[in-house]
Amino acid sequence: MPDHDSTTLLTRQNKRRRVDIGVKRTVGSVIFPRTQETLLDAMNQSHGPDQDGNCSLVSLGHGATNGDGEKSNVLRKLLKRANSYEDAMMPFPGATIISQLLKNNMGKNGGSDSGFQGSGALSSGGSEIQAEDACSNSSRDSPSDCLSPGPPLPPPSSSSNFGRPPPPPNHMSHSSSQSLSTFDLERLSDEHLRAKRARVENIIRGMSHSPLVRPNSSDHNQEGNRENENGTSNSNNHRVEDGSHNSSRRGDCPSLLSSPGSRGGVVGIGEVYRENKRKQRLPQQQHSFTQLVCSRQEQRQEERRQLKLQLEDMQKQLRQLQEKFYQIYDSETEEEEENIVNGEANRGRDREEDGNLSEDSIRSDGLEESHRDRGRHNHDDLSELDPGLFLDRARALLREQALIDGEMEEDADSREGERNGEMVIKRRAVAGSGGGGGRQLAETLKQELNCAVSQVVDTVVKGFSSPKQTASHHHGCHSSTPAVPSSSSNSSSSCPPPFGPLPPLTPDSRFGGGNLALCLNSEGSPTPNYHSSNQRLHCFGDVIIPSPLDSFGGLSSRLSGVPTPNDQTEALPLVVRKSGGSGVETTNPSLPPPPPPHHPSLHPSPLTASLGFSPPSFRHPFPLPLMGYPFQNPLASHGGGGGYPPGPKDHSRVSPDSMDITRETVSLRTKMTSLGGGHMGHHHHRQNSPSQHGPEGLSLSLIKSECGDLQDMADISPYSGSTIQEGLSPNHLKKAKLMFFYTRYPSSNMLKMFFSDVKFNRCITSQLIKWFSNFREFYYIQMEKFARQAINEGVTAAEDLTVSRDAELFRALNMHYNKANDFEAKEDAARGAVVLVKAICRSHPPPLLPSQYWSKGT
DNA sequence: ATATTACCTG
DNA sequence: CAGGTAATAT
Repeated sequence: MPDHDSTTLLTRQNKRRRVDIGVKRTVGSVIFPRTQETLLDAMNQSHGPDQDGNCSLVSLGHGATNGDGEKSNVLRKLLKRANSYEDAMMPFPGATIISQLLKNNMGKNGGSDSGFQGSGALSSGGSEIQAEDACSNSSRDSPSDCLSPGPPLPPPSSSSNFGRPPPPPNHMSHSSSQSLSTFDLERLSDEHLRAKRARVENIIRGMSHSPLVRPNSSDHNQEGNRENENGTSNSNNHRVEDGSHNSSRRGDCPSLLSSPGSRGGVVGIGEVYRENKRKQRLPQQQHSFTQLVCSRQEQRQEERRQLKLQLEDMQKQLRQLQEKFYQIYDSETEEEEENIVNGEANRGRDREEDGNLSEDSIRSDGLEESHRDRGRHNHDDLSELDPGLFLDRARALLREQALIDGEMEEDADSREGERNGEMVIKRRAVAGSGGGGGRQLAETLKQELNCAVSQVVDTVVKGFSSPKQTASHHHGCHSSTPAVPSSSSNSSSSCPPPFGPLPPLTPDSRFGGGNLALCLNSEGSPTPNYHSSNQRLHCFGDVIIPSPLDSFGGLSSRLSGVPTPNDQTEALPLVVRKSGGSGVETTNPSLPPPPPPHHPSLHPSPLTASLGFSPPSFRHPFPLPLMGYPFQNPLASHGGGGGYPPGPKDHSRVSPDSMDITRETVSLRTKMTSLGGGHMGHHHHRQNSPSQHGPEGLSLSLIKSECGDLQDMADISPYSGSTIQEGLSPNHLKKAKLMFFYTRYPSSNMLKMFFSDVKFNRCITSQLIKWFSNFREFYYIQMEKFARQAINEGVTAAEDLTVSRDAELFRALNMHYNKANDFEAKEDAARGAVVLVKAICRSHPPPLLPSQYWSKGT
């Protein structure tokens, strides 16, 4: 074995197996949008079982000794409607195959199947399936993205090899599909599942490479039979295949190749081989991203509407109160009119009174006055006035009263804000028409008025501020609008598991130091999905909208913590920005990333304030996630191009429809910008001197992002600005790495967006893409390694797996992609890996392979 | 023909 | 990480 050849071979094989493959880029995407919702549902349902479990499934599985039948059943159940066509076609989905293989393997290893037979056996079987599904799910399908699928499910065993004819035909083409009902949804979902499975399978397969593992011919036979039917369907899966097996396998399964299945019929061996070698490309999540964004936007809008409604209600109430007030007031008015003369002097007072009403304060005095005037003239029109007017009016009234008062009492009081008002009223009431009763009434009214007003204002402010942070604009960062920086961080803790690709993390205090292992126990963790779109959503949730979960409904709930099985294929943001604070954190590892909303108080600077930390709670009903950057701003700003002024109104403007991609991009960009671009050009030094940050300087970026004009930042950031570099700098590399947290497969457009400071040409683009390719490679290798290790260590039960911050996987990934610890990885980040590993473990009884077979093993 | 990926190799 | 190759999509 140690021979060179063999070794090399092994290594190669291993390499080939890499998991990420599963993804195919293609068709699905198009369809996707339409079906998305459906898919989600479907997926969810399908997931449901998964989640429940590991256990539940198992139970299902059990009875069947015959793996095939049962498995198929189980799978079907799991897949449910999702993959109707495929099921029909192929009784043995990848999972089944795998499971069988595993069994076989076990048998060989263990000798008797005892291992998996009994209940245990069942469990194993069931678990396997589940695991696989879960994995598959987790791995790739995000509801949104997932469609794609195509991943190859590699038939684990040699058997797998066959079938598969080249998949060229997309699922669509499959004859089988034709025969069966072929709903896009189904297909998609199917594919999703498959993709997920494929991933897992690949890994497993890789692990099982060892000769020992290889499935028996018998297996093949069985499968083969069934497979005949599937033929094509599997083809997709197969693609992934690794070449490694091929050599040996081919021999095994020639017959298989011949299998009737696919359309083309049999593929030549050579062809097969090739297929194995190359995977298809993946599709990407970008879609999901986009979708997410869109949905978010919608939600947001809804929220806005609601807020508006609330506002209206409040206004109505206010009006009513005012009317009452007026009634009382009218009686006195006549007298007062004369007194009003001193407008100016009063102003000060007015303001004070208004104090709490932020909205009012915003208005210019002039406006107020005008309003007042109007108000005076037409009391009757109140109903028509806008809230602002009302407020003004109310103020005016108070003021007038105060004036009157003042006159009566002299000027002394002029400066006492509200009190005066009250006093005035009282007095007036007393003096004026009202008797004692009037007075009380006046007071009451006043109080109510104040309350109502304040409420309204708060509501409005919150609503706007959160989404848009309009308020912030006013105050604060002139240059940029503050994005919602901090929020992101906060949420992170709460967020569900975003697993992303990277589980990077620094061992922080956050999790209590210990290892938080993320155990994904069946119960504990929702499903093991690694990348779940949901999560994604989640993540963006903050960013995007505070909106009510409605649209996402289930998702939102899930997000909130409920376990959901989503998977995202893509990389999600595992990481969270360390602190909402400005860049400070970047450098310091120490960050106090208090889970709660930690806004590190940066500076009281407007940023913070503006951004609205305050609103966070308001905004997200559920825990937010990771990134807090609001899409909106970015979008808005973005659209404009660098300089676009992000007005406070942006929120209103932002048309959700307008840009899906843009948004995505923007959001990413923002994030990225903040991160990577960061230190390139920070304009804001204000806070901490840039120097402090540390070499990375990312911190600066954060600030920028916070500030709002993300766009600018992106564009400008590099070196103060305008410089557009022709080449990619180390900083860009860093940025790219961080970006990898969010997107494993960034589109070129996205890249352009995020690296706006770079002059894109083919080379640059290629280089960036190459980077990501390399990142992925590394990432998957790490995952694989981890899984192997776990198995090696005897981890049998998935439940036993844990990935702590201390874990190598974590460290490795964090080290690689987040050296500066710009982000704080969530524990969840590790989940993906854990899940995967668990799945693998489940399927495999412990140590299937002798360590020697492991490629790099540890 | 181009773009993007996976896989390999250095 | 970069280069190169091959496969695949569009």
